[in-house]
Amino acid sequence: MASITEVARLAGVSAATASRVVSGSDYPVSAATRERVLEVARALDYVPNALARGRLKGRVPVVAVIVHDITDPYFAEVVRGVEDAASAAGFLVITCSSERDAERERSYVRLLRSIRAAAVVFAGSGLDDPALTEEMDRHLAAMRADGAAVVHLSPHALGEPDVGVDNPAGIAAMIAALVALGHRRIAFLAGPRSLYVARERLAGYRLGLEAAEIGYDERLVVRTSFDADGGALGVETLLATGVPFTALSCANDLLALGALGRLAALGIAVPGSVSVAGFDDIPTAALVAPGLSTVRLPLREMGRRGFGHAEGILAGGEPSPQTLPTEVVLRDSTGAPAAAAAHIGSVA
Amino acid sequence: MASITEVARLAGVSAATASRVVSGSDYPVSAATRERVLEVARALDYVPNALARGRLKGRVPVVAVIVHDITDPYFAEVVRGVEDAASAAGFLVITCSSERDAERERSYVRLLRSIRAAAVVFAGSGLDDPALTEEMDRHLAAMRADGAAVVHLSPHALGEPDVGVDNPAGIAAMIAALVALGHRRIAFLAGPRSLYVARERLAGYRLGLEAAEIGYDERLVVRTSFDADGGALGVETLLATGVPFTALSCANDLLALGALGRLAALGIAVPGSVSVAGFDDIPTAALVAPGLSTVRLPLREMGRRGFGHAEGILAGGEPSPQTLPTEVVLRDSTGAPAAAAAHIGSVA
DNA sequence: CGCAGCATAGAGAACGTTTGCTATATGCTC
DNA sequence: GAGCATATAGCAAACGTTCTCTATGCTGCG
Repeated sequence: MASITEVARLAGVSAATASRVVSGSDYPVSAATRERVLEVARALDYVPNALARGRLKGRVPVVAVIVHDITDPYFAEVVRGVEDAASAAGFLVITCSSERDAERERSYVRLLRSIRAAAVVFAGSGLDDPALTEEMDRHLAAMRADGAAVVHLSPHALGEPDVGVDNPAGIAAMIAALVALGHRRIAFLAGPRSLYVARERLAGYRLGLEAAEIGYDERLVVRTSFDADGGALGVETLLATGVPFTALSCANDLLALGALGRLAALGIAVPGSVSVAGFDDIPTAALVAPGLSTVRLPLREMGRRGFGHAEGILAGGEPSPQTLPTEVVLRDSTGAPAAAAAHIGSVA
Repeated sequence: MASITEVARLAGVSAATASRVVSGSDYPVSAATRERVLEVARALDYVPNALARGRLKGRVPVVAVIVHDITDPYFAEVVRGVEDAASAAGFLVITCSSERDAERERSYVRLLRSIRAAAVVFAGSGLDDPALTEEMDRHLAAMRADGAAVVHLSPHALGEPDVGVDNPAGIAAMIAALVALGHRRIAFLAGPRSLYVARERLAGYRLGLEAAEIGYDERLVVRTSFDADGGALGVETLLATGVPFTALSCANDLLALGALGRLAALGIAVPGSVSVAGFDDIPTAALVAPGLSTVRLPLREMGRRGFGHAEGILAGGEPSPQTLPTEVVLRDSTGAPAAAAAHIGSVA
């Protein structure tokens, strides 16, 4: 592996001069010398050692994204957005699937600190867990002290996201859309209680209800895990309680997809007997039949801007927080409530 | 940020000794000294500088996965598998979405070489493009010369995968399953011509046909892009040519999902009028209605073993190639061909 | 009791790059 | 023509860690 010293030697210049040429420094180097160095570098297939460079600068051009699970399409999209922006800037992207496990997250942050990653983007929502929060806070402070940028794309214990969306308003807009279709009895799959983003979405549900002057009925809200299994379980719970509803709003698309699957298995027509709505607009939402009505989040753009935010911090700035717009997307899983068999709660 | 020197100073030992303690070297250090160093390291929140360490060793504990698109569930699963194994071994995972673009791939490999990544796992299939192949070959040789491990999980221009599956046998098994259901006219969505993996799967289709003594009909094979759009387009093409078929086998799940969507939109019943089968068994396959019959690939396990293979190479060994088993999974998108309206080709 | 050998610790070099400072040459101004 | 500014190049230090020697003191055996 050719080093700068070797390039310099073959070009008949000092290492300093060779470095100034290949690193794109603005230090003046005569055109002739520059050309000679460049030629040798090309011939030797010289690739600068980012480790050596990084040791001097204190960090390496690498940005990490902490996700709950890269296999979740939501996070895959965000990571892709970060990657698009990062690779354009010459940065590499490290993905860390934390599984919402504190120990895993801790060990990732340690590894990230050890390789001096330039930035860490937290894509997922924080967990309301005082012990974890306190420890994470320490680590984050340490990273910032190391000169790394820390960016949040979701609400977390320490505050609002740097780049995010208005979750309550998004869900409220979907509730409004369902109300506009004629629904009054709207159930909600809320996800886990401890996840900040799930809380915000539940708040949006209540907001939407209030706006439509519909009373909040605790029995129509089911808390489960934030995935397809949770959606299936949620449908069953709802059906078991026997409280009638004509629409089912879900705190994310995975829940809605799981609900759709269980409803199909039970022979309950969508949107004939019940309308179903998701949140996020992951690619799969458009692929299933019936197409899932949902709220589109600019996931990839969030990733891109998340990286942009990190770049801003790295450049010494203090970029201001951004809230990106959401949009209700009505597909085939929602419709007007059926006049007759309106209450699938009683179907079960 | 505390350095080993500082830890050593505070512990009253030399940097060498401190290093031996914190790096887990097998060099003998007395218990008392060891304890003292450890305590100071803890107190100072010392995190070893992987950059400095990496410069000495020539590489940093980072493994890269080159995928076509992290947003494709197939690749997300593989990456997750690599990540699980890698993080257990103290490695970080870099994901690179190449978009099958030669220029992007080239720039990724360069970046990866510059940070001295320990291993590169190519998750996606190679493209049959002589120019690209020649250049990639050079880069790979350079990486190997740098001491990095290079692992392939799919067939590529330079040979067979290090860890992979028997694609032809997998597709052939699905064809056999369709034949067992009573199908004789089986169409095939083959994906792009230039992708090695797509070629193998097409070969599997022919193999399956031969085994059942069914003649190959060129008109039943459609080549499109390897995604959901390609599936929708494939259905249209097939319908337009008017050649009758009762089952549709697809070279991957995304194609099948796209086909399912288009068929639903056209009001063609699945599996009533036509059976549809995918390949890969991405998580979404189980989520859609009707559930997609497909061939399960141990995607995550491939990722895990891919990392294991890289570790083997890094350890100086020559791990032998592995072929992982596939399994036909019959869900609701396949059934016996309808007696009457058996030929949906004529429906159009 | 003396010496070999072992257990443990430290000194110093090396890795590749950047950068502040110094050195040299060139040309311009007065 | 002398002095000075400018353009260009080189020297050397520094970053944090590991590793190879070398050194020291102690144990145990003859």
